[in-house]
Amino acid sequence: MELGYACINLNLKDCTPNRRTTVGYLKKLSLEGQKIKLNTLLKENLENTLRILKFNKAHDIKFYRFSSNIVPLATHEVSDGWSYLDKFKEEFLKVGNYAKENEIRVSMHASQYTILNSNRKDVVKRSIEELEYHSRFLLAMELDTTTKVVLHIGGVYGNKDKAISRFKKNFETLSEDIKDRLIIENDDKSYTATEVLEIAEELGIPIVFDIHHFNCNHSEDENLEELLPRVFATWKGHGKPKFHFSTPRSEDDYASHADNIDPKDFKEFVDLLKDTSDIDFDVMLECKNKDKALLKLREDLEKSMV
DNA sequence: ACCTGTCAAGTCTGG
DNA sequence: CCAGACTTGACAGGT
Repeated sequence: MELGYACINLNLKDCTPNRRTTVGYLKKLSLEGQKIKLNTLLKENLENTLRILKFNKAHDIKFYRFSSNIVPLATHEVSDGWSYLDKFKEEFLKVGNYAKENEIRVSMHASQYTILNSNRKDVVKRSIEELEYHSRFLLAMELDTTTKVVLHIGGVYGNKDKAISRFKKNFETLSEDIKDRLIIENDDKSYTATEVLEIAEELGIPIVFDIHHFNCNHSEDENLEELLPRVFATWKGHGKPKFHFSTPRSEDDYASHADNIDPKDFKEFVDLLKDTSDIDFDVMLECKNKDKALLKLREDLEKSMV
């Protein structure tokens, strides 16, 4: 079992892979100035991403989520005509190769604004464009389709059945590459694990099971003993199964992520996964302290073994 | 060096 | 119909 963290590294100084700019600022610049600004940010984000991978290698961290903001304003109209994939071909490849050579499994997560099942055509169109950006990004790194992209199902719009149908229908319009990469996650408010599982099974794609979201949002008749074997089954042929784990911030603010991971709850969940299946898996930790929380959890677990 | 208002994006709730 | 919450780090400009 391997632990992973998302995007930001707190141990490394001046190493954000998320440098960005605003449309308002860009529009004050000449066309040439805009290009320079975007190129500078992308170059730095790729360099910092590589630094983070090197940190991961040095600390034996084998699982990491790339930021979706490495390419600033990637699908915004201000970036139309900016051929960054050609310009930074080598840099993209360098990052992808480093991950592969050092057996660091990477993934991505489309943002909360990527909503494939929206009842608005323009939102669906932009969401498809955003997903295809993730695909082009990973293809530029020459990472195969076991490098996954996480997506939530989206909104409900007062009719969940229709919203789910729209999700499935719009999924079919995606390119083969992103279809092979997409994994769908149960969320904390709208779509339960059972609902996401049904979609995943029908589309033949994996579900990334989030235990914290399950605790926030589940129906009475759902139980882990029945769900987890089905979760593992969706991963057949898709690489190592991936799970999300986070500790609630507090009783009053249950849905938010805490700074660190509670080792006792974590161990309990992992033991349950190990009881469910012999298949090895990855766990993405979602918490404020990122890599620091991962290293702390590892220490806590080792201590408890003694 | 530090502080503050602002930022591409969607959905949902409550007034 | 509209404002604010959600969640939230980082930028740009000002002090």
